[in-house]
Amino acid sequence: MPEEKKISMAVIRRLPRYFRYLQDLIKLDIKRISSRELSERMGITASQIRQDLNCFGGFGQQGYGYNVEFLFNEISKILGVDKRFSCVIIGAGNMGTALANYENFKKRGFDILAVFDVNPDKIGSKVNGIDILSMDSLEDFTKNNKVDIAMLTVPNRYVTEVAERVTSIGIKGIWNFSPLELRLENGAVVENVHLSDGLMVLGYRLRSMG
Amino acid sequence: MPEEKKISMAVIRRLPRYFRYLQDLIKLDIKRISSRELSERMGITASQIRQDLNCFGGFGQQGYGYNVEFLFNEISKILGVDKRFSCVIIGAGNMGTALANYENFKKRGFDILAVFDVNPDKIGSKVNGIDILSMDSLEDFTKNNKVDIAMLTVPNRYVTEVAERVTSIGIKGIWNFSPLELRLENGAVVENVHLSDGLMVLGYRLRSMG
DNA sequence: TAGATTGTTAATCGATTAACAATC
DNA sequence: TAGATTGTTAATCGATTAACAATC
Repeated sequence: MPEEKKISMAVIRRLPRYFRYLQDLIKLDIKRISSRELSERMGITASQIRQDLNCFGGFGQQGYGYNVEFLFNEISKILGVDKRFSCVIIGAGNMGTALANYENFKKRGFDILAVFDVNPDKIGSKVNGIDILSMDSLEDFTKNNKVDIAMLTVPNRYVTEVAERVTSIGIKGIWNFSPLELRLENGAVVENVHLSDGLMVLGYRLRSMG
Repeated sequence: MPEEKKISMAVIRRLPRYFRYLQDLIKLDIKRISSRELSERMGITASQIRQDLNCFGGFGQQGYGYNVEFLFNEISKILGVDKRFSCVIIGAGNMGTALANYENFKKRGFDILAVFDVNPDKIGSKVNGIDILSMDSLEDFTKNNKVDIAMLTVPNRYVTEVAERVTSIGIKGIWNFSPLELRLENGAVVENVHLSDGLMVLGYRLRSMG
């Protein structure tokens, strides 16, 4: 097998940004773009753009630049937007409900199959057309449906327990909305959100602005 | 005036993490901690911890380590958690409602004064005890209440317009939940959230895990 | 005092930027 | 062909890690 060059997380985390900007360019009906033009729009250097894109292959053409649609499709492929991921939301509170209602996920390849909760008042009803099921039925559900990602919006004190339960039944990806930092040893991939961290940084920047 | 050493954003963005870990230590009734112990808990190097903390002053003591409560208080001060910020939420949709219901903000110094929306069915009602007011009354409201931060959870197509409106009436901080990247020239500070970026990175990591 | 651990300087590492030959 | 712009190598910059003298 060919030796894959290791791509740094710094590059990976910029990909969704390229994705968004290219999407905008398509909407604006712009067919091609040079690294310099794109750099002006995005506020990063042209050098970085060329360096980043070349981690994955030569997507451009000398003297021409990049074909917007082609580049968009390539980045989509890298990000896996052309693949479908099956997701469940654990916790039908405010955040869980907001996520269930967020239409963008489906467009990006993330299908929400069900929402799970422990509250009998919620179980049996729907959010945005998606069933709210009992936590008791989680194991059965995953037996019949391959689930890739669990979005955790449960109260802090249950996060560790739910994360372990979810990974033990084979779910490999966790999107964690609690301020608790999950570290799992069983090979699962975790992305922590930490909403209020951003808010605190905003607070710091506001105060240091003077 | 004394020359302030410039503190890098990389350091600033780690502060909320220290804040969270120290809060946990206080809950666990741990009185002191060395950089080595903390490094094991947080999964970063002891060297980095000492380097980070020394950007702001000598918070530790040779041979002893750091007093947890003192360190927590110092970091809180740096982050401005001891100061109050007045916030408004623009958009009473699912995300706006979720934010209005999130109790942690108040604990961190962020008070939500009001929620604004254009929907007549929502105007006049409350979320989590907070009034939902008409967007028409935004200017009047800010005349009578000093507002530091606007949390924007409006549909994409309105974001730019609302951001300009909000900054023109003197609000200096914007917490933007739309995928659109705001860049403002009028000296306002923006933190963009870009929820689905994190989800896409999760997708990438899942696929490249094999 | 001896041991521990910080604060801080120096070394290393990785990421960003600059430069330019290749080539469309 | 001449001009433009990439792909890629080399230089720079900044952030992380290592080391150790200072000191509690």
